Formats: sequence, structure tokens, C-alpha cells
Amino acid sequence: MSERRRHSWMEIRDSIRGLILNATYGPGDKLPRDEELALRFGCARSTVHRAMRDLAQNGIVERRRKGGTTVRRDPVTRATLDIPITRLEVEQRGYRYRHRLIRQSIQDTPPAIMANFGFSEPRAMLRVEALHLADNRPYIFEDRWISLETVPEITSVDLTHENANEWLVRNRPYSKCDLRLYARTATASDRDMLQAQEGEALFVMERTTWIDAAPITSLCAVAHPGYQLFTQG
Amino acid sequence: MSERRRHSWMEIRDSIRGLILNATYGPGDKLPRDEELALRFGCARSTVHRAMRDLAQNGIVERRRKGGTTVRRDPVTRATLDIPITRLEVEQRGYRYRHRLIRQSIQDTPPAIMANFGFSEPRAMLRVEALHLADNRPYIFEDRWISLETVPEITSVDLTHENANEWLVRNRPYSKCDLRLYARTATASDRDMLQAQEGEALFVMERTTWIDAAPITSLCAVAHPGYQLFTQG
DNA sequence: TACATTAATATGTAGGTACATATTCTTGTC
DNA sequence: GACAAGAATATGTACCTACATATTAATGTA
Repeated sequence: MSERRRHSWMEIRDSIRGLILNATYGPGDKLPRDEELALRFGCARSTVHRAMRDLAQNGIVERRRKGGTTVRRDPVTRATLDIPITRLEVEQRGYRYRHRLIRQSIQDTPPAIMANFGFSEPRAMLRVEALHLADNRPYIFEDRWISLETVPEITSVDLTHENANEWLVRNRPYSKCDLRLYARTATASDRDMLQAQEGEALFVMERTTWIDAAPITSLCAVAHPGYQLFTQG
Repeated sequence: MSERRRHSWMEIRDSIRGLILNATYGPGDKLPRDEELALRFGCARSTVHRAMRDLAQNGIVERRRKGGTTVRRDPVTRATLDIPITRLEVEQRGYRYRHRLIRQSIQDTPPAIMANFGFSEPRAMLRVEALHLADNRPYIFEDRWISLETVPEITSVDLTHENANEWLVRNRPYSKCDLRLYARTATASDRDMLQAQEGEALFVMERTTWIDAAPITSLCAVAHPGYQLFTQG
């Protein structure tokens, strides 16, 4: 009898990717159905399915029920960013972490925050401005807006002691997160806060989170000059 | 007999996440084994496994063979970045794409590129400097180094016509990609190339790719003033 | 005690079956 | 030809069983 060796889903994935690489199937082309490929590779459909899920996740192919699997027409570089809690990031670099609450007040959301959440009307939220320090030097300044409806307890938390970043991450895990990254020239306020030189380039991360459809928080984090963000491959 | 309804892996995932959220299992705690949880939830082990894989992928838990599943001690914000081919990005914004080859030469890698690849010695590579334009205005300037050992055919490609970005993405898909993002103040050369104002903040993306252990390319892409990078949630 | 060897065990994967679900395709009606 | 209803079909999921694999824990030996 033929000794059918067991194929790992990664082997199958690499084989399918190989077919795409050597142009057997080009961008936009439809791949054979899973069952057909399983037959061809001599493995179970579930193994092809596992391989395909990985390829789909990595943006190589697109899959639709009944529609079948197609090679993505527009290849992308897909990278996973891990943004840790700032305290851990600082400590992992061997610095002593400190946190300073600058301001805390209830205000109506400005247009930029409304846009992040998709509001059409201003809403009262808790605004928290805080500075993260590494060895007493400014590390990241954050300007955060927190929903009073989704997170009512936040008003009774002492944010001078416990920082909003960690409190939220531990008490209000999100189900959805939007991220926006860009560069900005240091303003007068940045210069005070982050000890940046005039005209220096600063790295900015805007992050907005929801639990299901309910808004949690939207923040604009401005990093100290020289800050870099990596992917962990 | 008890009518065991079928549970979807997402239900199970949300249930497990619920246990973590309501502090039944805190950061660093060990969760019960899959089999035990399956029994508890009244589903198959494979369903728990599917749920756990998702939680692990999203950085909620960590799993190790024999070691079991533990709640991650340090929560992270995990986001998936899609960096499309520049031409598509430009076209999707409704602009006309053009590409201009600035320079092309074989040089020894400078320290920065050696560091990206992990080389201890300089190596001769093809350096390609090119400008991507949107409606004839500078969009992204890229300074790219391509391995002559891994991609020997590149020397016979006419890069004035076909751009290196697309040629590589279509002909040398990578298996590993490192990404580094930061902000930089415009230099004199940037000002010429990207029509940036003096002292303006520019967004920089450094990308290094390998196929298995073989280096493919390392590039430094400097975006026009005002560029932003989003996650596709 | 230190270290190597072996057993135990939780997760990971492959294969298989049955059914669910979302589309697309076909067909019928006007 | 336009549109709605129903059939066809490829992917998605749930559950099983049987192993594979990576560690940790236990055990034996010097």
C-alpha cells in the first residue's frame, strides 16, 4: 500500500504559498477548493483548512464561503505591534519608572476625540493628562479621554497614585482598538513637558478603545525625542 | 439525557476571557487544563483549544506544552498593521501614482543596515534610492538595500520602469519582517526630496525582510509631512 | 548534592464525520 | 428582462480519536 506520510499544516501552507510564489496562481486568481487541494496534497481537508487560515490571516489569500479562496490582489506587509504598558516598557529598559498626574477634569470632547470615537455630538468625558518618566526624565506624555458612561468608577480612582493606563488595562480590557501613528513637530507645551528641543520631531501614538460598541478611552501619547517602536517578529 | 447544545469557540473564548476579566484568574495565574475546561463548559477539548489559540494570539494568555496556560502577567495592546504597496496606497487615496528612480549602485552596507540584518561584516548590496509620488507631489522617499546573494536577478531588472518595492513583493515574498517606526526631523536632503519645510517632523518606517535566514532587503522609507499610519481593525 | 535518564502530562496536530452558514447560481414567475 | 425564491456549493465549525512533542517532575546513579 502507499505509505501516506503525515503532512503538517505548515508544510501544506508552504506548498500553497509556493504555488503562489512560482506564479501558478497569480494575484486575483481563484485557488482550487480545499477538498481538491487536500486530495492533491494527500492530506485531510482540515489540514488544508488550517493552512489556509494562516495564509488568510497573513494577508496572502482571501477566503469567502461559497466564493472560494483567491490570491490577494494587493499584497501587504502585515506586522503585529505589541504596545506594552508604559511602566513595563520603561522597566524593561532598566530605568526606574515614575508617573505624574498633570491635570484631571471633566470636559466636553473636542472634534478630534469625537472623530476617534465616531461621535456626532460632543460628550462629557474625564480628561486626564499625565506624564510617564524614566529615571526622572520625561518618557511619554499622554492626553487621555475616558468615557464616564462606560467607566463610571474612574471618577473614584486616585489617579495621582495609580495611573490611568494601567487601571484601564487591568479593569476595562477592550474588544476593539484603533491605532494611529504619526510624527509631529514639538509645540511649546511639548517642549516644557518632554524637554524636547525647538522644532524637534516627536513620535505620536493615538489609541482609541471600545468594549463591543461602548467607547472606553481615546488617548494621544507623545513620546520623548528618539523614541522608536518595533515589531516583535 | 441532557441536551447539550453546541458551543461556538467564540462563546467559549468570551467565557474564558470573562473569567480573566472578573479576576477569577488574575495576571500570572495558571488556568485549568483544556480538558478540564471542556468538561466544565460542556464542549469538546478542540473547541477550548480553538478559543485558547485565539486568546494566546491576542496576547491575553500564554500557553506552553506541559506547562499549561497562564494569564499574561503584562497586558499589551496588540495591533495588526497593514502596510500596503505604496502605489496602491496612493491610488486608493485617489491620486495618480508615479515613481522616480533617483540612484542605483552597488555599495558596502553601512553600520545601520548591518545592524538591521545582524551582519558583523559589511557586505556588497544593491542600493536603490527612489521616490514615490502622488499627483506629482513627493509621497515617500525610500532608501533600499537589496541582497545580491539572495536576489541576484535584481541587477537585470530595469528599476526606472518597475519599482523595487513591487518587484520584490511579487518575486521575493518574505518569511520574516522586522519593522521599526520613529519620527525624524527633516534633513537638507529630505527637504529637497520631499519638499518638507525646515525642521518639519517626518514619519520614518524601517523594514527589513528575510526568506528563512537569507536576507532580502532592508529599507528606510521617509514619508511626506502629514503622513499617518493606521491599523485596520 | 549534582547530574543524567526516564516517566508523566498538557498542549499541539492530523485525520475523519457531520452539519452550519454564507454566498453564488439557477430557476421560475411576471 | 427584472426580480424573487430556492437549490447548489465552498468554507467554517463542532466533536471525536489517536498520536506527536515539548517540558516538567520524578527517579536513579555517581
